[in-house]
Amino acid sequence: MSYDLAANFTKLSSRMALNPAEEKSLLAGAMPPRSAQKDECLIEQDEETSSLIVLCSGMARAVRTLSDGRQQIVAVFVAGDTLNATDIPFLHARNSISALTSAICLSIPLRHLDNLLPDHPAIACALWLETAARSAIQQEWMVWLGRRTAQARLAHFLCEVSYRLQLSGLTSGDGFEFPLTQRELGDALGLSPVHVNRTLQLLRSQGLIELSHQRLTIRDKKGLYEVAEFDPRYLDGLRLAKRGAT
Amino acid sequence: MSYDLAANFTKLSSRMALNPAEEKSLLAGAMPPRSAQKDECLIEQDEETSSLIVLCSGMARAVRTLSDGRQQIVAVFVAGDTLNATDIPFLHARNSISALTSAICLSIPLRHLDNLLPDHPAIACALWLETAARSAIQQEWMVWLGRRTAQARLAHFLCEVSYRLQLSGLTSGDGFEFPLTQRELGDALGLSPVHVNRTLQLLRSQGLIELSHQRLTIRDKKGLYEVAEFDPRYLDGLRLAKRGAT
DNA sequence: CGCAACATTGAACGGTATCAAGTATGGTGG
DNA sequence: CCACCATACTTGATACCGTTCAATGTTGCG
Repeated sequence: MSYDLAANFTKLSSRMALNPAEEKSLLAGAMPPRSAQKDECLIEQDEETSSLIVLCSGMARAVRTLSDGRQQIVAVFVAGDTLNATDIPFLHARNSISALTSAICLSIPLRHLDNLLPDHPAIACALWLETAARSAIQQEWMVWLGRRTAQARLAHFLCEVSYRLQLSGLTSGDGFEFPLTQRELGDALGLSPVHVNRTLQLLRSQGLIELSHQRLTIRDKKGLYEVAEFDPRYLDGLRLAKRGAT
Repeated sequence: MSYDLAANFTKLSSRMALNPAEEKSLLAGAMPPRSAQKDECLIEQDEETSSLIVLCSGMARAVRTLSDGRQQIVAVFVAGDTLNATDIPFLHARNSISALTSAICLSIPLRHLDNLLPDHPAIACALWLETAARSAIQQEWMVWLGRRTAQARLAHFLCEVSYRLQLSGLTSGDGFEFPLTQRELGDALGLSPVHVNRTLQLLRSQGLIELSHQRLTIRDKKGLYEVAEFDPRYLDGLRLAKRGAT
């Protein structure tokens, strides 16, 4: 599986606020990239965390399965995201992460990371930043899960994913691949698949979006942002923040 | 306001996985402790982050206010918690944090932190850990906000708060101060105050808890854990994880 | 072609919100 | 010490958003 590691490296460094030297030493210890099929499990629940895993291409989701079989998606990842920066300070993965599309990811063994950290505080800061970025997204999710209608939730989720793909430079023009089924959308939004369907139709009938065949087009960005009360500042931090050892 | 800083220091170090030397240099730059009244604002929304703030005693909450005036509590803090480790990598606080009880907190200016980080990677790791711990809690909240009934949400919230107070060594025996009103509970759980009231009565009638006059007693811990499907492992990481530069 | 997963639609049910009133409780000033 | 007020808590009736169940249509894949 040939894959342009160099291109990926620079993406990593810009996301993680590392300078080229740090980036190089971090990636020196990486395992060969792994490619995964759609729905393939990238990290098992309760599995011991043995390496830092970065998603190089594709999308992924973290899922929590309840005792009655229902599921809640607690995170969605796009290319460039770190999958488990949040889990590493703990000893075990707290939920399983699986691919939403075919995907490629890179593993950096913790052994290597542990060697690096004492001499490269910027790497610790970068991982801290990744974790903080994830936390900011989670806060937003908590707000709409707790307090907003199905329509606003769905709209906000679509805004967020589209914005993040844009930040990663992955959206070409006005439409992009959107691999979640309505059932999966429901699992992310805390809604039933049936209601997701109806809510999607509502957004469509308002001329805000088009979605079919795994392809999403945002027809009226301003209108959608309004329905969602979407304020992307919580995502811009990903670019702006470059604190620590720069 | 005399306050035993020494005692607080050791608490900090045990929580943040720092050795005594690092702890000392971190706290060397701290401002004099600030004490705040109940409901006093500790961090304003959109305020520029200028220091790391640690809650030394009391409890606090992070609130997000929606355009229609409704609120969602996105975090609850107990003594020993870092209030804004999550915000620091960003430039601004993303929500306001106010005291739930009278409280004391300690500010460590970012200027000082920036000086320290290059030479003390363990401090960056500790802040990363704090952020990861908060993220783990948020994941749990997302699961019950999205997928669980009012009863399970409420039970889980009570379990979490009680468990965290216990970890901090703050619960004396079988009852403890619980400063949230039913309205505030609703703002945390995504429920109306009226429904919180009815759900509380349900838990009371099952002999699981007693709650009145800001004092909570867990009568049947096992039963409450069951209703909540509470698995405290996501909080134990706070003690166990001591990765990096130890 | 046929099957399985996904999407759509309708009807009935239920958990939670909302509205509205009434009851403690605690603090304050006279 | 009491009257008063504000805040919190409690209770009932009704409405609504979203769920569940069930059926049908659609798409894509082996």
